[in-house]
Amino acid sequence: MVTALTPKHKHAAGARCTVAPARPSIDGERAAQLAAYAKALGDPVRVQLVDVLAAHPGELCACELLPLFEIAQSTLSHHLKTLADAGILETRRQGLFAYYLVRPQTLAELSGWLVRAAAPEGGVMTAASQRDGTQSRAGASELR
Amino acid sequence: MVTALTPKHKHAAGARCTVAPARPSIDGERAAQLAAYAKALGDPVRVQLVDVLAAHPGELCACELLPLFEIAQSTLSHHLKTLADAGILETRRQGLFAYYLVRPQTLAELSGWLVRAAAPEGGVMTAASQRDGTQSRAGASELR
DNA sequence: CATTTCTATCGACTATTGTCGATTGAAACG
DNA sequence: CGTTTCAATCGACAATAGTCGATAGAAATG
Repeated sequence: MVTALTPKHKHAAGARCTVAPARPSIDGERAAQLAAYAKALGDPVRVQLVDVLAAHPGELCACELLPLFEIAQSTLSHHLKTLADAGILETRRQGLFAYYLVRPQTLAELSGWLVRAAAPEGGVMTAASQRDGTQSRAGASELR
Repeated sequence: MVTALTPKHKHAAGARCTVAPARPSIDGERAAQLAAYAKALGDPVRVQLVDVLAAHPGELCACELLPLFEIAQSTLSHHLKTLADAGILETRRQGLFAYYLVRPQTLAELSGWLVRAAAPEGGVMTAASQRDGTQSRAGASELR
């Protein structure tokens, strides 16, 4: 954990390299949150897990997911836990079976940031890119 | 690197756990691509780097970025390389300075998948969540 | 040409992660 | 109650990733 974000910029006065001074628009805490989401999605198996679960009405049980992948049961369990811990999946236990489902808010939160980051600077704020996901977040102050 | 995705599902016939049979909607290659993007964003410093760069008109040089973080110069260079290797940043060398800028297509590609995954299954395709980022992508063939 | 400045790479170290097999726990079933 | 079945945890291992200091390379500057 580093991320101090105190612009102590002290350039050489001659030879400047960029016009506008850089200023960060999200704080370290929020960056850590987004990074945690992204990290949880940083594995092909987990991407496919989310994809399958998202493509499904409601939920799926782990026993249904296992045969889709050539991985050990313990590995699947681990990946599901990773996703659940990150807040990307929700889990429900019923009898023998463990059901998993996607939490759309989390995905929307990450995609909200991505959409804004991908938007051409100062450009058209579609007002749609504002709506999805972004708003729902806790309360305070990030968006600059 | 597993991901065979051959539904050999052989459930016990009694006691079923889920109604619909699971079927993956993206292939392993695409999953790996998306995971690579996500993995590159799976670090707080890199999230902030992308954020700062995205919030800026055009590009920024590394020397401008360094004072924003409490990390060694070699570490910054490493993070920038990681992002560039993943296709999230583009780099340009001019004289002494190295300039970096965000590649919006890449971010849009990832956010496009996220938006679709976050969309309630079969549900209301807000038409807004479709517009941002998602559509603009290069031309070819990813979108399933 | 010697020096400075910015950037990338190298080498090392530690921490984290992905994977598996084996074990444990819990619930259903006979 | 013993057995089966699904899921989570444990322990181990190899591989990867994040970090730093030191070094090397290149371009500008004096």
